[in-house]
Amino acid sequence: MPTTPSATIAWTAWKPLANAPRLAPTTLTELIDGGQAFRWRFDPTMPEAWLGIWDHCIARLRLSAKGVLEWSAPAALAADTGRLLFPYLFGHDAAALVSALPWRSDPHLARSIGAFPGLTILRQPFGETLLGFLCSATKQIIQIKQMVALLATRHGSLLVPGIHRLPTWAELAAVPEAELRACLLGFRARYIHQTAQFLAARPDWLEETETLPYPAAKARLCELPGVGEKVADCVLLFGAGRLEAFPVDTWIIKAMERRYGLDGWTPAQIAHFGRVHFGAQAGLAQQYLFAYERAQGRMASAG
DNA sequence: TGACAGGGGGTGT
DNA sequence: ACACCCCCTGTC
Repeated sequence: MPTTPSATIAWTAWKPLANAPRLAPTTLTELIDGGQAFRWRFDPTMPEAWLGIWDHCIARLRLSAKGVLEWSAPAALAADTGRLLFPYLFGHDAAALVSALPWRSDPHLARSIGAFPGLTILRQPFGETLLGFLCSATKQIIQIKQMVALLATRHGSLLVPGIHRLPTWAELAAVPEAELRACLLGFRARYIHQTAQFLAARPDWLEETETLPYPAAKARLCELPGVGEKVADCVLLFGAGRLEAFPVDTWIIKAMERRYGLDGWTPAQIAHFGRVHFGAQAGLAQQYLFAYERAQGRMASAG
């Protein structure tokens, strides 16, 4: 049996994450492994702990018996990881943002929030959020995670023994499409290859896009091959802190049909309804509805 | 055990 | 509307 990577790493001692809200295990799972990010998994050496990678950071997370969120990092990365972990997880204050959502007059929203108290929107790096969601078309989370893991292992630089970061867009520009295809990307390989070429020719394009107002940023992202409205909204919501972005995927379409009576509406119409009904934090509302609908789906399929 | 449909958090034509 | 890729899952 091969040595699991995390076993050979010198980890810092577990300590509470300062100022972190108390979270139920279901909320923590939904936050880091519910479709916003694709690089969190249970640590193979520690089944009760999550292991996640973003940017050049690596962290393990676990909840104490009392619900306190604790973290640990490879000693070599502990300084940066410790500084960046809180803004990554809790850069958006869910308690404050939720109070601005119309749950008082929307029973289904209230029910969804009540099922995942404390759930918020991650603040992920822009470029790697784009990469993750270019992989996402017609794929389930588990398959997206597999593609992203292969991209990291084969084309991303080594952070600590056995753990690679995601490749940068500059690094991806040097990877032949056939090698991307070998990372189980299917037709997404061409999108990622072409996007990498596009970005390589425009060094400041991504950075500029991230700073534009939401409508302009979304329009720019939609210029990229493989990026339509849904992917652009996910990138802006999870990777640029634009809480007005309201991604409409098949789960949200189902939810809005079932819970809000929007049968027959197009995705664009549903997105418009979402922004009008939920307001400036529509993206956060979307995340609660999404989590609730998926949980209902799991319960239904479990019998 | 092994083959075989069916479908998957979308985009582009 | 339908093709695009192809892995995964559930079936037989």
